[in-house]
This record gives sequence, C-alpha cells and structure tokens, in this order.
Amino acid sequence: MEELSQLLKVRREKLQAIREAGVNPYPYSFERTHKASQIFDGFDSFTENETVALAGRISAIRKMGKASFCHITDDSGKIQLYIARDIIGVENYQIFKKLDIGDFLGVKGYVFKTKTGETSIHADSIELLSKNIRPLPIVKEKDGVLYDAFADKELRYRKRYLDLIVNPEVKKTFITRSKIISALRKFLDQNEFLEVETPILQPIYGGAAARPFETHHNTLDMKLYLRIADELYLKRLIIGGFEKVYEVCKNFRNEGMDKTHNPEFTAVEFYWAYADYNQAMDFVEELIRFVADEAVGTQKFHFRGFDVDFSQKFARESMSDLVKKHGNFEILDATEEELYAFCKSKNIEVEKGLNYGQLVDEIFSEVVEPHLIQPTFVIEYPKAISPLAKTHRNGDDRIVERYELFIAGKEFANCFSELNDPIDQRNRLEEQSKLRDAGDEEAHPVDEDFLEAMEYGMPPTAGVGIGLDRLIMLMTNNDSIKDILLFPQMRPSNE
RNA sequence: GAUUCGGUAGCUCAGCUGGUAGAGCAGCACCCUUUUAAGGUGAUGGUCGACGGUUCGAAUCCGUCCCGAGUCACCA
Repeated sequence: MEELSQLLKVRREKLQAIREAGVNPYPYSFERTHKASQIFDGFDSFTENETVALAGRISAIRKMGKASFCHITDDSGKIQLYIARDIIGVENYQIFKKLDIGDFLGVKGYVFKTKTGETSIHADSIELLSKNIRPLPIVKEKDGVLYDAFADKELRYRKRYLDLIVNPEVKKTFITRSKIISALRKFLDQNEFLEVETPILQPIYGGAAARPFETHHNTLDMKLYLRIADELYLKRLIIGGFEKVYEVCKNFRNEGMDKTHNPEFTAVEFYWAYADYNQAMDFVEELIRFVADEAVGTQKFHFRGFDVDFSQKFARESMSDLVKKHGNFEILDATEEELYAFCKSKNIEVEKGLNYGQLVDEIFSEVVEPHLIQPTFVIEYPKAISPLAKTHRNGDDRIVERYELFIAGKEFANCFSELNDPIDQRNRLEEQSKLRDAGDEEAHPVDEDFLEAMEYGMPPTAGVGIGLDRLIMLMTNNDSIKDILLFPQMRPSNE
C-alpha cells in the first residue's frame, strides 16, 4: 500500500468520523422529486410549503459558522443549497462541515431566492449519498472566466471522468456525439435499412486497405484479425436476400495515430440493393442534412477554420476534371512516367514504383483536396485503387463508379456501385494479392468465402461508408479525434 | 519516424545565468447565519517524470529513457 499523501489521509479520516457519528457514507438510494433545471424552469410555481428533493455532486461549497452554501450538480445542471445549522440540526451541520467538493448529497427543502437573486433550495434536511476520498480538480468561474481550469490534455484524456465532471462543454460534445449517431440510425431506419451486427473477430480481414490487429483464439487454436471494415460481411447479407442493411461499426487499424486517426474508430456502412452510386449520392446528401438538423439544429458549421454549409446542393465533379482545374493536368491519358514527371514539377514527393492509381491518388491529395471546402462529391476513381468497385458504365475501363465526399479538405464518405461480377472480383483481388506479395502490407487479401458467395449471385448494389468520428468532429467543431472519443488510445503512463 | 515545446503540491503555474522549492486555489485549525473566484487569522503540504553523469553542491548543466502536445512525414 502506497503511503497516502496528507490530502488523502484527511479524507479517510473524515470518512471514519462520519461513520463514527452513525451515518452511512454510502447509502443505497435517494428519492428525487426534481432535477436542478426543473427548479429553474418552474420557479414561479413553487411555494415555501412545497418540499422538493434533489441530489447531485457537490461542485462548490462556501462554509460559514452557522450557515453555509453549496452547489450540487446533477445531469441537468447545478443549483445552490442554503444549509443553516438551526434548521438541519447541530449534528447534521457537523457532518456537513466534513463534506468536500466531489461528495454526493441529497437535499430536501423548499425553493427560494437568496437576497442576491439566485434560485436556491432552502434545506430542511441533507443526506450524504457518497463520500469522496480523493480531491477533484477545483475549477472556479467568475463572469464566464475560468480560474484554474482543468486543462492538461494528458490528464483530461487519461482521466476522462474528471474532464466530464469539471468541464461542462466536454460533456456537451459527447451528448452531441450520441445524438448524431442516434439521428443517423433514425434516418436509416426510416428508410427501411435493417441494422445488423457482423463479426469483429475475422479469420480473413478485408473491405479496406489497412494493416490489421492480430489475435488468437485458444479453443480453435487459430489466428483471428480485428476487422478493418465490415464491407465484405454486409455484402454477404445482400447476397443472402437482405436488400438494405447497415452497421454502426467499430473498426480497428494497426497504423499511425495523430489528430485524425485513432487505432479504433467508428464508421457506418450501408448497402442498398438495386441502387447505384448516383442514388447513393442523393441519399448521403439527405442523410447529412437530416443528421445536422436533428442532432445540432443547423446546416452551417465551422471546422478546421472553414465555414461549411450543408444547405446548398453538394458539388459533383470528376477526379480528372478537378485535377485539370487545380493542376492543369490531364490524368486520364497520362502514363506512369508522365505522372512522375508531373509530381516532380509540383514538388510532390512520391515513392518509386507506384502504379497509375497510386500516383493519381497522390496527385489528387496534394493538388485538389485542400481546395474542397464546401461539400463535394468527387466521382470516377481509378480502378487500380478501387478493387471492390464496378467498372464505369461509360465504357472507360480505367475508371470505376465511385465517389468520395470531401468537406473542409477532408474525406467523409466513400461509395461504390459495388462490383458484383464474381470473375472480375476474383481478378481484382488476385491483383491485390500480387501487390501483397510484392510487399504492399495494405493490399487486400483474397477472401475465398466471399468470392464463393458472390458466385451465387449478388444484385446490383450501392455501398457507402461514412467515417462517423470525422463527421462528429465537424459537427462539434473539434480538430482532434481525441476530443470526440471518450477514451482515446493512450500509452500507459508510468505514474 | 523526424522535429519543437512541455512534465515542479490535489488543480493552475513561477522558479533564467547551479547554493538545497514558491504563489494562487483546494485541503487543515479557529472566527463568521443570504454567500457565490465568499472573507479573516494561523499552521501545513513536494521522490521537482525516471535513471545516470558533471560538481563541494543539481528542479536548474550534460546524457539516456518514459509520457504528452504541436508541426511535418507515413497512413483512408
């Protein structure tokens, strides 16, 4: 047992003293009649004859000789209590004097306003509901200015519960996160999509280009991967006869971490039989407007220093037109040598030995992406980087029916007219397999079971993936993914 | 991975060119029955991220490592 610091010792001594006074510091329940916000909202309807009962965590305390004030905070807000010795009794007042910020307190009393006009509860009785034995960060505030704010990012991420207790705007962000995901479900449900769950532990990973986490199942004695995407399972369900399915999907990718990448993150993917990527564009546009409206109540957002507006029709431009517009270069007829030459002329650093598709992708990221501020569907991608998408119906064999949605220079959604020709699909995955053998750790492995499923017949289908963390960052104006994940991945601290 | 900045009391921070650790808030004792960054008086509180080195002496200088943030690179 570590030596307790003086502060911790004092709290434990208080706890002991409370027990010795015959008070259980951890009772079982408390009947509430109101939450804090209801007292403020309904102030005029309360009289001194009406007893209300509230409970919450003590968030501020001002002790005086024979009467004191404190604030308690519940999930609706905070409210002040007035606690006078002559009303609650000498013994109870002694107990109250031992309480700290961080303790949970129940109160019964009547509603009144202090002489400075603050709506408060005049306590008839108080009840300790849980004693805190470790001091909370103390944040004070006057006229909207915070003093001693709990601001250390490392501590905030590692001890998110403290962040939530003392930083109300953090709590708000996570409430909005929850609303966004629930609005998304509502929209998909209303459009008759069926929510499904597919395996997180997969014998073969696929559906995206990424390096996986590996694990091991003891009974089966086999290697399993944490999914990098649920795409191939959702397509099996389309093959199985579900016509509209979706999954809110935790994905795991064993790659670098930074402001926009956490090893586990949340996406939604949905698959829509008999539809193509054009219909899926209209649908995603509607979806985003619905979610914005339902969860945040606006179509205008500020993100990464840009103002974006969802109320205008989203732009739709082909990848090659965009490179022409921003780079004055024609990618469709370019050879790999010409693409390399273009990169050099624009000072774009690229590795040796990239193929056509990878080079185009590089050029697009450098030359075009920073310009895509208002929502823009970028359409017609090179086939080489889209092994699960259908060749374009216009007959151009180099491109596929695919779009990505860009907002504020970042990608938010990815969609294909899904490839459903089993022989073409096998060829494309075998191409990927060659890239793997050549050392591309992110190329897709061949999933024989998936290919076999497709051989039984898959309807024409549109498939969409949306990165929810990014959407949440945008809609809550946070530039770091760590600020919209309750428990972002951190190295263990050695404290 | 490269690079910059940072890690000192529960929280927020100061402590520069080496002389043995400081403030505010919190906590503790006493006073205080409408306060609200409550107030007053007093006494406390530290493995200065870790380990080495230089030195009579290291929070401070040097080295290695750990943790975080920012930027860049990589990465859907």
